[in-house]
Amino acid sequence: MPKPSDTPARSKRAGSQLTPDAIIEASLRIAARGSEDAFTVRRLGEELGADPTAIYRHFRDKDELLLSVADRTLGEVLDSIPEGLDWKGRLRALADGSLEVALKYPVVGSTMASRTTRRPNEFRVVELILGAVMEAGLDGAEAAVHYRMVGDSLLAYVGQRAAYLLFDPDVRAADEASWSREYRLVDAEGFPNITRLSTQLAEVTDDEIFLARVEALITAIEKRVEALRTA
Amino acid sequence: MPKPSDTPARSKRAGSQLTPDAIIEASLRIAARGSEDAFTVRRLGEELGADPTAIYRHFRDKDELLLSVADRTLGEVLDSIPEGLDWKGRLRALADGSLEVALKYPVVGSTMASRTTRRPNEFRVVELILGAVMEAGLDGAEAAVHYRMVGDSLLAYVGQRAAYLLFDPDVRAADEASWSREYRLVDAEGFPNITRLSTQLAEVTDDEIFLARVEALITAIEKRVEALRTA
DNA sequence: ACATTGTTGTCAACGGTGTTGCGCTGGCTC
DNA sequence: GAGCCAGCGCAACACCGTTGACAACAATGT
Repeated sequence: MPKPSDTPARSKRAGSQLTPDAIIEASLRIAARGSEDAFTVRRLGEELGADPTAIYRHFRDKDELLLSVADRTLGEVLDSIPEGLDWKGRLRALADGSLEVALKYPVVGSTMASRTTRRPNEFRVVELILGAVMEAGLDGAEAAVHYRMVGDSLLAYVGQRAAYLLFDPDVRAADEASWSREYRLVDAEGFPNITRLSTQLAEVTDDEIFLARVEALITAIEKRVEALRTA
Repeated sequence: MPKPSDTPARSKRAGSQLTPDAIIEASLRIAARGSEDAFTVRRLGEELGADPTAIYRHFRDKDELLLSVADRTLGEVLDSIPEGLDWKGRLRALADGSLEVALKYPVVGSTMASRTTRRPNEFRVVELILGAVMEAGLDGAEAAVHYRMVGDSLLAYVGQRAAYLLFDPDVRAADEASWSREYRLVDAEGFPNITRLSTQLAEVTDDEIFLARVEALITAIEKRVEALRTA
């Protein structure tokens, strides 16, 4: 919108007002309902008690709204990170917070997995990750590429988990059961490894996997620092 | 424009012209056109010279078709992996091949990022990764969780890259330019790290990042093996 | 040889999506 | 008081995946 028209003292009309903030909060309410309530423009209008198309007076399109909503949730993540942690602790807190928020608002987490919001809170996240990898001992191009590794990976991880939450419950059930069904019935000669580990494969939890992925990022940074130091 | 020329109750062909394979191959042809040509049922019908809904005689719904198409592309990936590599080489080859195929058929790579096909070629991939982590020195639950780490991560990586390719070119351009624009103009005091590394951030390439992510997985496996050996 | 049944493609249509153009209205400025 | 105009409702558009009824054929049973 070309005209933000702030000046809260003057304040625009009272009553049933439709502001960007109100729209974002209604979006979050819908997003929090996960796969039980699709995040559509019409549903959003219903939630706001307004005509669905009124939203287009405040956001160019649904994508821009989604970016704003995503930045809001990024703020939630940042606020959940305590002070005084070392770089590993900050990265772990960022990962945990991101996952938590992405699972809370699945539609946001999944659609933003390969996006860049270029909004205030994203800058703060970038600054946080950069600070962490620099505290770890990287700098210059090394720090830049490792930041991107961490940032993109985290986004992809939580996006993947969030997207999974949006599937129809039956699709999800079929996916989960596959480790106990299809993978137990594979040809033992053609797939000896699967056969041998079928029980363990069915027992792996999402949280274990997430933890392993996050620790892999930290380990990679540590190893790079060490390689540079001994070089 | 979406109207094919002829076909008014004429041109009745010989036998069953439409086979699952033909539909899958037509799907791949459309998918290979990336963001220039949306992968819709109607477009698929056009590509096949048949009524769009004829597809439903061979696949329950679009999702099942997509799973079959995905399994076909997984086959392409597997066939591209040479024999005789050690476990690191096999994982690298799998990663490179997956990325290549996902970028070739973006719509497939992006929609499958958080799915499980439970089809033949997926079993082969699982077997391959499991073999790699076991050759590295892991077993049992350790092997299972590290397989999931590798499998899920690779899927998320290539899915992220593929999804990016599906955006409108202008959205993509805005994203790419952000490192040279918005991130150069941030407040230097509030964001010292971004300010300091803005040049390097703009110069990081996608391939560098992907390489770092893949090597991080390998490093994580190595470190785990070492930790278990010295314990 | 005929009737029956099952398969496969066509067609029209349904309910859903994001989005736009038009008209009205109520609070603002002059 | 007169006008402006942003904010909103309404109807409609284009497109999506999918379904049900029907027609044309192939295969089969008798």
